Amino acid sequence: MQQGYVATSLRGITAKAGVNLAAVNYHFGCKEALIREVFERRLGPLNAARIAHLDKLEAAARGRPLGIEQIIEAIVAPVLHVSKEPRPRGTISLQLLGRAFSEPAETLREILPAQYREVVIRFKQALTRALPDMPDQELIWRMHFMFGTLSYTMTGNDALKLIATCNREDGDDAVAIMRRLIPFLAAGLRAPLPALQIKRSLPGRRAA
Amino acid sequence: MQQGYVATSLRGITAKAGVNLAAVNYHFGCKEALIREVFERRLGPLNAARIAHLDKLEAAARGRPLGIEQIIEAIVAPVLHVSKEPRPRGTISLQLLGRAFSEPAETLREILPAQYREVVIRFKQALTRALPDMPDQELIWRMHFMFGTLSYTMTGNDALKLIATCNREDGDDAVAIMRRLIPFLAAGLRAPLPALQIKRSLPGRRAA
DNA sequence: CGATGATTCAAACGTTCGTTTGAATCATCT
DNA sequence: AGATGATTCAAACGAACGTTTGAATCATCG
Repeated sequence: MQQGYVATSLRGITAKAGVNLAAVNYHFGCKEALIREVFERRLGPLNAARIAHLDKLEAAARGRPLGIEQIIEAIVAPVLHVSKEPRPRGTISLQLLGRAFSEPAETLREILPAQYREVVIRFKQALTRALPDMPDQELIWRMHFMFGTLSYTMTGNDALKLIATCNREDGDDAVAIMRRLIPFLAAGLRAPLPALQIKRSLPGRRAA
Repeated sequence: MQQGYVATSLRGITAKAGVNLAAVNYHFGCKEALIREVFERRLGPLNAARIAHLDKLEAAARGRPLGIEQIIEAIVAPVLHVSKEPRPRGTISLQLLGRAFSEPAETLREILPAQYREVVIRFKQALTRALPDMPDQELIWRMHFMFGTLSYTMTGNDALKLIATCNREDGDDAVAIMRRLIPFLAAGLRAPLPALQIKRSLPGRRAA
């Protein structure tokens, strides 16, 4: 996944794994089924942990809305757990999951919605309760922005890293990154609503 | 670019363009040089427009710091100009530029830093002046988050779109999306600093 | 017009890919 | 030990890729 789905050959995988080339087709059927299993194995526990985290928060809140930071942390904290796996598996797993969203391969486009469905529904509910004045459309877009930032950050594909004037110190510490990410996202979610959009030449019928 | 660099064959490109397969190698030398030219042709004007926009703002400000929203708009507005090109070129160009950051192909990793260098430097300067109390490290990360959100949004690879409960109305209108994006990013940039990170078991020498 | 250089074209080259095959090897059980 | 089913392996297959080639076509100009 450091090179994307199509550019990663089964020959490379099997060689690195120390197994025979034909093993993939014997055990998984085809390359597509292999990557599907990889994602289910990585994404399944991750999203399950997110939902479990949210369950615990909501149980503790006893019907009261959760705080924005709490909700975001329920999404982010399980990622940190993955990142702590022994090198380089942790880092690469993050890249895998982060790139999944922008991976053009058609295969992934079928896997991801199924894997993320419950997570998105649950977090949208929680955020709707935490931000009762936010229009639904606006919230959905802000969730979209939030997922984008998170997925992009996980890829580690740092646009600024390669530029000389922007040298960082603690680039590798996932915990530090996430600690910076949460306030950023929370403020974004809480941002004042954008200026009233003018539906040009469309008469009336504007949402309250 | 709807399918990524490696998955896009020269045969597909030349067939769609109505030219001979060998034309690519004749005129560009190789596939890599072709994509390089595509990016320079798309990214060059876009980033030039961003810098020009910033120039104009700074000239008008006469030495006073710019507003956060102004700075963000200087990054975002030129994107809208691209999106307005006739269908489907506008949409696809955005996907191309958005995916560039997460594209695993090694080739792009050499092109992008050169193309974005000046933009990043200039905007970091402007943001530093607009947010004088923000530590340098923090600002760099927030710029990172900002670029991530923008690039992810441009890909149109909507993680939420495919989920039934999250149907949107105005998904295609790039202007509306950007109008939502700016307050989100501005609030993120202005967010209160994250809690003091505890450098565990490392004695003293903490930045002011 | 006819020569010259640039461009286009169909065909082929050498690689690499995912997958298949059939024999060899291993594990398990009577 | 010997039979049986699961797994491994080296080898090959057909397809698709980027690139090269050499002839055909085009444009330009003395």
